[in-house]
Amino acid sequence: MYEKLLREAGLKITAPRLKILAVLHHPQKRHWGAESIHQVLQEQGEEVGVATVYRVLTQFEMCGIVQKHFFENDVSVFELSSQEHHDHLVCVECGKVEEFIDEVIEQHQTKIAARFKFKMLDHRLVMYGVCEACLK
Amino acid sequence: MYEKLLREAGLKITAPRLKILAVLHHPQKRHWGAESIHQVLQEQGEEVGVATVYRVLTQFEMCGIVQKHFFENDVSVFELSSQEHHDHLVCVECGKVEEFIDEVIEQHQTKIAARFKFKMLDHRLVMYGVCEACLK
DNA sequence: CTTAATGCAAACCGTTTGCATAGAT
DNA sequence: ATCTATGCAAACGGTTTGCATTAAG
Repeated sequence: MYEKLLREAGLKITAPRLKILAVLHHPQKRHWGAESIHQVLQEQGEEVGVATVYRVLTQFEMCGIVQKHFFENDVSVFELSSQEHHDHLVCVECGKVEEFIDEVIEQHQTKIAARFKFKMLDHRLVMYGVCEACLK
Repeated sequence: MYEKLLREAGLKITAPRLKILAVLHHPQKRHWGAESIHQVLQEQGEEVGVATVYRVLTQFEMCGIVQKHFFENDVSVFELSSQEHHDHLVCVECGKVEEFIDEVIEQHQTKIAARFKFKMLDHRLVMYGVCEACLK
């Protein structure tokens, strides 16, 4: 129920926000560019302006509903936040994104931050490669 | 000697390219946005157009002289390639960038790629935090 | 009724491109 | 002499903003 999510974030419940959440919640695709969300909504005949999509995504990011990534391509992509931290594997051929969690790497990062006396806030590990399907 | 570097890359030796290499070779700052390189050159009274800076950086990237990064901010930054792979620690307050190498993490990444049957081409680990100086 | 959210179009800004000129080999 | 590199200004594309309108609480 998206209403609850919005209410808890202190955001009003509006049609555009619900529609955008529905797109982000797509079962097969977790990572979305703002532009593609807008496109999908248009194809569904929904009337949501690009500006609204960007504004809503920014708000969502600020209240932690989504996370924003810059996968070395100059388009930002968003994904619904999940409780546990995870990293990404991006296929440079087809753009597919896989997620994974590795505790050993997580812990090592903490050590490194300590070594540099950094107060770590966040971290991103992205591996670029060619996925099994594209290798053929 | 930058001339050798360019010659080996098959690029003609031109004033703009040498000037840009000189900026990138700055002793204190390894990471540069195209715009800032252009700005520094202008302050030095050098006549190099922005377009040239971008073109040259792209060529440099293609022949491996520099590496391009997108540190979750929508400006790309470039650094002279170093022989060994390294990762980054970025201070979100002052923008300072530290570099580090961690073999354990490197090896784990290889394992993960194998688990997903990805042919790994490249990877980026960036940690965001607040540096010692900014913590005060 | 009050205030925040939306759509539209125009503005922005980092980056790219077309084209005529200058420069490297 | 040939062909690439450069500067300029105009184009581009993703993202943001101003403003009048609409809708949520």
